[in-house]
Amino acid sequence: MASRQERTDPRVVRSRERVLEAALAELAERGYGGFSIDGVATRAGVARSTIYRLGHDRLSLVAAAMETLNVQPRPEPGGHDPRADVVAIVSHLAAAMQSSLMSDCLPAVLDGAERDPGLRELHHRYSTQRRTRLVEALTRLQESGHVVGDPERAAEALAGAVFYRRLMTPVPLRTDEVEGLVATVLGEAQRASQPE
Amino acid sequence: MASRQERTDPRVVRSRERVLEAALAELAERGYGGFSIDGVATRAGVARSTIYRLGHDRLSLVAAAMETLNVQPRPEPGGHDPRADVVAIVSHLAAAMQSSLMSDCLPAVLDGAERDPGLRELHHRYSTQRRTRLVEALTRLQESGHVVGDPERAAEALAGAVFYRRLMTPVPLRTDEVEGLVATVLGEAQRASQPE
Amino acid sequence: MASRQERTDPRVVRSRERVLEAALAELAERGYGGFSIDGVATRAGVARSTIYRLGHDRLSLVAAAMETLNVQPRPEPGGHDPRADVVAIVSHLAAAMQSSLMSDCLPAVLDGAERDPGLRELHHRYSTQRRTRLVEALTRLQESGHVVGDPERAAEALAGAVFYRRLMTPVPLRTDEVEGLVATVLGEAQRASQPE
Amino acid sequence: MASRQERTDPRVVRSRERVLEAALAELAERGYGGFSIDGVATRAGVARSTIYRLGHDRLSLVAAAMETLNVQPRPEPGGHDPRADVVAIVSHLAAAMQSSLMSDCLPAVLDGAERDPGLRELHHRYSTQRRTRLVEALTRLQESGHVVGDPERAAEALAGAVFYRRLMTPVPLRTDEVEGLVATVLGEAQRASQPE
DNA sequence: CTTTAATCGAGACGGTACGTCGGGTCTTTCT
DNA sequence: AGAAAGACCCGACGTACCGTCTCGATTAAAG
Repeated sequence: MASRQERTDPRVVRSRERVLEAALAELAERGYGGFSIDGVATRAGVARSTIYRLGHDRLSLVAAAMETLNVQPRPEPGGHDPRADVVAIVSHLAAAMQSSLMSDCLPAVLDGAERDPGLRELHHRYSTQRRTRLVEALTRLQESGHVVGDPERAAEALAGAVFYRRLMTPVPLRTDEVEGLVATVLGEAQRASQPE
Repeated sequence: MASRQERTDPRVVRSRERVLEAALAELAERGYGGFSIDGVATRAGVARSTIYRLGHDRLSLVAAAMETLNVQPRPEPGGHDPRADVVAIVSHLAAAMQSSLMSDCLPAVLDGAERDPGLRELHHRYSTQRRTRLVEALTRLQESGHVVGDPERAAEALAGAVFYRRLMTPVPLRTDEVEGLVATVLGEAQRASQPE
Repeated sequence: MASRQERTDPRVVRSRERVLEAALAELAERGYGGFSIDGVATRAGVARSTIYRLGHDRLSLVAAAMETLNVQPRPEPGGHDPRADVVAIVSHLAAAMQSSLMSDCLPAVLDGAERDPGLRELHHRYSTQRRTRLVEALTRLQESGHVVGDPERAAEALAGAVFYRRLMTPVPLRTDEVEGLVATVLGEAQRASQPE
Repeated sequence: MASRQERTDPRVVRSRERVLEAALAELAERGYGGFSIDGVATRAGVARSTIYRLGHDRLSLVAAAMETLNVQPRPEPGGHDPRADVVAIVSHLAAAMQSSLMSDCLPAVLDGAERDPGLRELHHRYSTQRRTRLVEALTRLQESGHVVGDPERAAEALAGAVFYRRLMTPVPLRTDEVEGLVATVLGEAQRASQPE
């Protein structure tokens, strides 16, 4: 009999979902410092006490929201053309920076990582996960004979450029600028600007 | 004549200095969201009313602190070797990221720029100023025959890599890693790793 | 039906009581001008916001404290001997002037009544209530054949003497001086001091 | 030679006068608690620092103002008719209560006397001085054969009634009510109400 | 007159209190 | 039992004064 199988009150499930959603929205809109349980409760249409009973406090809510952000979109970059993979990955990142929950939450996450060790650990782990795929593609590219230099440095340069545009300039990197970026960092400039 | 020289009460000068210092420390330690006038006043050893009398409110204080951060270190990169200039600029940035007020305040500044339009404008302006020197060096490098690709993209990649390491990884870029970064982004990898 | 009986949170009741008590103490000790919400909150061991949530501001708190002072002690002076009633009332007032919250608050109340129209109205109303009982007793005394003169004037003289001693001299009227006062004001001096 | 005779800067004299005047007005209008150096300075058209240089602080200014109030109007009540003297003294007091600086300052003085021992001593001394003349007149009246009872009590009742009307009722004792008051307290009621 | 010194106005500064807002915790009541 | 409501404490906000103090500028007195 499957009767004693840890039944959860459907109200709890509903509350949990709405709270997580609201937490993400709050993080995006108010930032780490401005993030408040009260704000989340209001957004979720839920009483503050409900959130506390779910076992959350401020930090755990932020952490939960950050984990929600870390959904890897598709782990299948393994095409036959490593360079196209690199462009695809950078393009994907650039697209995310232009408009997405992740982009909206980015400054908040950076700030949170700066203030709290737990969030920092989380943030660095997820960043490494994301970067790894790019490093792998660059390594494959190098192994296919392309001049890449240090793949780690190249990955940091490519991803860094995308984040730089998001964080330090008014306009994030457009998807159509990705090709030029990759060409520049991979030292293919002569081909791009002097095709003759 | 310069006789009417608008003397300022020395007490005001002293207060202004201490408040600005304290504001920077507060910004670094508490972030944009946690930044409080009370905290600044306590840190500065000054009454809250003094801060308000100086014409500050929360935002203007943050802005003033940010302006303090924007002291250009040395405007004389005009050496004879453009590539050395590039390395010098990136190294300087990398060093700053390893330990400095600017590094400490960076997440707070990014967060502030995200929340407030005024701070955003300031932040982007200063970023542009800093980036411009790098772009110029890269352009000179290109004009001297070096393969650079798009100097704008290259600058974003170089600076971006440094910021990326500061913000997304546990360890900022070390100064001795700069040479490798520059070589990678400038497509000199074959020369560096394959001196053949 | 008494079913919908508007229950009040016991915490609110407790807060209200402590705040009122503290307000009285503050009024007695600091006076109307020195009366501060901060002081009341500290005295009551309550947060300032709690006081504001109870609907109070500075003036309404003072007013509430004054109303607390206006508890009529016992409305049963209707003895068979009007003169004894007069002595009782005056004695009661004299006793209150020697030591009581009302005595301690008196200067503050007078000052408050002078500065604020609302407090003035309150103060005069309560004074009238208290005086009325004395006037009635004097009137009964007059109707019983005693020479009283104008009962209004006599009441003002009797009460006035008690207040005068409290406010203008170092020593309030002692209870054993009341008999002499009443005798003097009621023109019984010859009987009291020259009993034939 | 009268040269070394402690000449005072005329500016100081002028300041001193204006400050004292202003202090009285401030006391009357704002009360003891609301009395502020700043208010006095503004009223006097003088800088705050000027007041402090004159050696004043808050209390000494209030005290100085109170002393100014204590000018005995005329020490010559010694007529041939003691009862007329009594009426004159009480009338004078009643008139003062209706409109005068002293009346305006009364609540402030009472409050000040309650808060500060120095002011209290001053206040009681001046009150005694004023009351003494009334007691003397009543004693003369008693010696002339009139039934007075205890002259001390009678004086307190008469003066008390006047103060009572000023402090506890909306309308001070009118001058034409003085005769009735004196008649009542002196037990002459039968003459007043039953002249037959 | 001119020098010198006291006096003044102006206002910076550290405080304290204001009334408001909002956050996190905890209790009470309802469903 | 779970959820909603909301009372409570805490602390920051920006404002308004207050009493103290330090400044230059003004003005009286002495040479």
